[in-house]
Amino acid sequence: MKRPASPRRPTIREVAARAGVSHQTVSRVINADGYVSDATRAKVLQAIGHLKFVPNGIARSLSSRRSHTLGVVSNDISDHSFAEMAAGAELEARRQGFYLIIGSVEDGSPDDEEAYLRLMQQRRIDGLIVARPRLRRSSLRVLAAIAESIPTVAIASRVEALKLHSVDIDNRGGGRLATTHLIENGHRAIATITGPLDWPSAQARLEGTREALRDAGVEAKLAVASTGEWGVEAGRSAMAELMRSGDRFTAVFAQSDLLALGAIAELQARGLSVPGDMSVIGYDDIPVARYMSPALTTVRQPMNEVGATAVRLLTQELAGPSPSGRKRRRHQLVDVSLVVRQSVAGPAQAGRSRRG
Amino acid sequence: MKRPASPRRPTIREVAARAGVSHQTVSRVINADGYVSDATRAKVLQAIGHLKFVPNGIARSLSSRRSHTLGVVSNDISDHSFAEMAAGAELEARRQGFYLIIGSVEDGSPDDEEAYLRLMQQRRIDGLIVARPRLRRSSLRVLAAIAESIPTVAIASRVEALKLHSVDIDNRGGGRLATTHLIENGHRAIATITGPLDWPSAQARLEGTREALRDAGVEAKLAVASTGEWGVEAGRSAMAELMRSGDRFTAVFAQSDLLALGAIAELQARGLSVPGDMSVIGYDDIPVARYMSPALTTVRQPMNEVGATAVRLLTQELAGPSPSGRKRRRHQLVDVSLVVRQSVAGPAQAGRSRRG
DNA sequence: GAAGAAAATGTGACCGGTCACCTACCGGCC
DNA sequence: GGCCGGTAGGTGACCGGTCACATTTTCTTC
Repeated sequence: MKRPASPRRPTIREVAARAGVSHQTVSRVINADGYVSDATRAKVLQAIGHLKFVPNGIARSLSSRRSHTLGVVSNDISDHSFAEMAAGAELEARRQGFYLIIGSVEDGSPDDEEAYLRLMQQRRIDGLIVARPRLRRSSLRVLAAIAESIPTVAIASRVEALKLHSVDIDNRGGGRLATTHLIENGHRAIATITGPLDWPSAQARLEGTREALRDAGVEAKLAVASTGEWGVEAGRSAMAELMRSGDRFTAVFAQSDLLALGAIAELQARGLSVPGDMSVIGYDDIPVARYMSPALTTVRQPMNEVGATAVRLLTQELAGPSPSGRKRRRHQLVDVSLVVRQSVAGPAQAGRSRRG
Repeated sequence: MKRPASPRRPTIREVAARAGVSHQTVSRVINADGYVSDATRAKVLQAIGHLKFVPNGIARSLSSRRSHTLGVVSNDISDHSFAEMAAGAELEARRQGFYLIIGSVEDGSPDDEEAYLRLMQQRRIDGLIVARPRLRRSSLRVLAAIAESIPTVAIASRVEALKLHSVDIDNRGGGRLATTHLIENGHRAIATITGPLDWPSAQARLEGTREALRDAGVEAKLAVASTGEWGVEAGRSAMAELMRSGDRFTAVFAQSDLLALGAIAELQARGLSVPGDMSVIGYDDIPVARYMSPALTTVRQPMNEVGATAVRLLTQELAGPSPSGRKRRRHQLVDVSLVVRQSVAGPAQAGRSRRG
């Protein structure tokens, strides 16, 4: 732990000495706060320029007890949805003068989750965003400790036990939207491929699907295949399973675009055309969705909006110490929208429906 | 700037008081450094547990003059390559006990570049990674100032002016690899769709392509179409342009998978089959590449390895004060590999080749 | 022209750790 | 017995800012 050899950076006091003022005046200048005459300001600025002074953010944080940093503990940001969320959060954070420390936890090394939380606790972040659909038990007590002292927002995570703010996609609405679109296209026998059901979002989308079918008031059948992952392979094998099951259906709602991609691959491999023989609707609107063949009809969820909202929730609480003293936890749902492309059509002619 | 209302966290001195030792002893315990008897350690640990003490990383950094933070200023991490790079860097950083502050600069708001650099300067990062293929002029002086005092690595960026370390994909080798694969499949008239030529990587891949053709010693023609972006739309219109040009060719090397996707879309829209009528090879190996139809033959570049290498370069320099005093800048190239799938075949029969 | 408010600036403590240095005890060896 | 080295622990300064408060100067106002 030897000191770095590089020449020490100038401090506020050295600037002060050079400008012939007190260190406090320099502080006033760099923070543009308090009374400073134009002449003095000019002198100080000149000294700053000459010494190439850059204020030390660390000292600042220590003294002001504000790190101006928000922590994000998220699922692996190789997943496009989470990457978008992080990007949205970052943009909004910067707009508000905050920095983000992003901890991206891979499925492979779940210990990182707790490690990141502890880390952020040490770094004295001003606020925390948790985007972990499957939060670990063991992390819960650390999270609780953090949430006790700083504002915390949960994204797409099930942490009712802790009284956190939360932001989420309206997954139930999304499930309903997708399903309704299929119904409106005339489908009465529908299959759905869900994501892992221990993800709140998968569960909620499935509920939305059920609701839509019920609300439609039509006699409609639902075949459900659940997966352990959201990826293409899972979609493919789920589709294969549905075909094997003998259930009859004319449209498939896959709860992610990747699942849809896998489903379509499986269908096409069996010589079925989409949407000619089978309609497919996805969820996420990943960038390539519009370039798939057929171009994928899907549900777009503005994940960057989710991230931005979470940041806003935090900064609001940080700015105003919750007016009138009450500290209510807030829940926000972000709306989704339907993106109609080419993968959904009317049901195949009766004669062409296949079985087994 | 009022103090946060939440109860102050306990400090090292309070722990010391409770354990009946000096603050320095507590410091020794939490850093597992120096001599502490087992009995004392136990007392201290108990006090820590009781007070829920968490060391203040900020105070630590200020005092030790080490932030244990590396900064990354990168292109927008919605771009999968950069996201992977960031993920690789992060993993390696954590492994070495460093944290990452990632600044993702969108094309839309290029001012962020400089803003991030300044920010990191303030935060006293221990090392910097710059992954900006198109670095702005105006950022250069800030970057120079930073690089003067802390280790800095450039990724895929052209900053010869500054004497930085660098890590990069072997783009020239990648271009050669892709092109050679086409040649080995019998193609003699090849087209390439490059990315924006002000990206060093696009330039280098093109050079690799030219080299491969030259080295093959065969009479081979190259048609070049350059784009302003790496996306699907650009690929599509570049392909259209190539078709219009009247040049004849039997294979296309697109410098990104998205460009390839667009090219294939355009070909298929014109009723041509890939690889039946035209072979296409991409670059990047994005996740969906293997699920495209046809599954895309492409060049895989281990971007996470690039990120990890950059971090290693930094931490090495931070650990050892460059043995024997000399501070040589280091350049590392990361190898790429060919991923053979279904989008490349032999050249179409002469009779089927089309023109104009 | 006196008094008070506003403007401009200075002083020293403090944030919560680490660093450098000091003291004290113990055992071994000459 | 004296000296040495290893072990265990303490003391106060310091990192580079901000905070609270004191002080001086300038401007209003009556």
